[in-house]
Amino acid sequence: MPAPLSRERIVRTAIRLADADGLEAVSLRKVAAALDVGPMRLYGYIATKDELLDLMVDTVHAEIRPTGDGWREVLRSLAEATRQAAHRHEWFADLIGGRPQLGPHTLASGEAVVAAMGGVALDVAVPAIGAVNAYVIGAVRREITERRAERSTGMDKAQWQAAFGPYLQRTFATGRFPALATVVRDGPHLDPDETFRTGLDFLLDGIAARIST
Amino acid sequence: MPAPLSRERIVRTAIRLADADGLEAVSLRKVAAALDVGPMRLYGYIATKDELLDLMVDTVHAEIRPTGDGWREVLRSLAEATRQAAHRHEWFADLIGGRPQLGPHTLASGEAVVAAMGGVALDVAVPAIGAVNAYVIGAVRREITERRAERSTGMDKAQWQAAFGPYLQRTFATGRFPALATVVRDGPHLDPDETFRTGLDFLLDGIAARIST
DNA sequence: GTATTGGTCGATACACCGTATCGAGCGAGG
DNA sequence: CCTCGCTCGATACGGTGTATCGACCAATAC
Repeated sequence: MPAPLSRERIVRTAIRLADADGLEAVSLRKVAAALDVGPMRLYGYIATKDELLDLMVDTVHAEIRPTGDGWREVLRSLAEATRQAAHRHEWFADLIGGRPQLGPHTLASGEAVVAAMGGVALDVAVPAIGAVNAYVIGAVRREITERRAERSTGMDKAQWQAAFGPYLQRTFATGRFPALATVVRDGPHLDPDETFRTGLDFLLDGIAARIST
Repeated sequence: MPAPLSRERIVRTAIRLADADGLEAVSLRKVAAALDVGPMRLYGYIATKDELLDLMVDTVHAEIRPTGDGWREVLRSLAEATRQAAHRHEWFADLIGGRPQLGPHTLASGEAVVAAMGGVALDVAVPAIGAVNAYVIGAVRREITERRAERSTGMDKAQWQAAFGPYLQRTFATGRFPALATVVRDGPHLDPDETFRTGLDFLLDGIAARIST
């Protein structure tokens, strides 16, 4: 018995499994096995698997804190920190936004953001924070989804095009999507960093207009 | 035998089940049972359950089409239509952004948006569409999540506060979240429609600034 | 010191899931 | 009419989350 069981140890183990092999590798049986314990032991510390997932999400929120001065830098750093957390824990992208989050670390993160917003009036600050959070949730989800798709069809972009190329080529060849075809051919090819930052800048610019007025 | 089995009939049935009882009510066994068929029959039409979910998502995308003139109205209507679709199919919020979407209806929706963006240069139009999509994904997820939370703890807001009030009151009473407490007390209380529209306007304003310049 | 009781803990069991397998049943060819 | 071959779906497998309840052990009563 290396250490007494605890909520925290259970959650840490579950996160380790999820980091290594994805969310579907997190089952109560596997977590229990990794802790050298019978599955039902866990129910002394957590009520349900959903609660474990909530705890995992809240734990990751401990890694997310805004930094910098001024509302704009605060919101940008919040967004960037969330994105980085999702890079460290890809399963985070699957869970984020999917359940109400009232855990201590999540609340602490919200507290830090609100506090750091400085003198911005609440009627603008609250919707602004909400909008940034919404954007980040969607952007991170899409980015992680794309990353996984690329990884699953071989490792690099060449193989990806080889795998989906035929299908896309065929559907584009039908001529039903001329505008999309143009985008693929002539459109900008931004890397994920740029894509994320560009969208975030749109949003922050729009918020800035509402604040300075 | 009322009608021959088909991909479309299977997907429609799955959507009906999901609309009625949520995503967890969609199992291959239940879909098959609703069609008066053995579970394995479905594998003649779909390869895997994930493919069925992808088909469900693509089918909903058929309900999402941009309308109106000018890039701003196009993007706003796209966002609003997506939100409405998620209201009709709450499970859509669980799936959106979670898998690569290359189905015909999804592509058609993308085609319509790109085509309707009019003269906007691709270097702005593409990131703008991406940003709006990201925002919508996150905003819709959060909205549906909240709606479910309220519904699960009794039907109305009073009961919700009664259920979570004690916990929140207690954690706010610790004084660890003074800024959040202020928000709850003095902050704006927007309804979901306003919240969605406000965030979307931030984003569209930011895009407008980049376009007109 | 021993008998009894109370409570805790975890092995077992249940209902359900996605899907691989393979034997039964049937249509076609000789 | 028989036989072959193929298709299709019942059965089965390995997994899931979690309810149940019997075994075990510590503490109490005599």
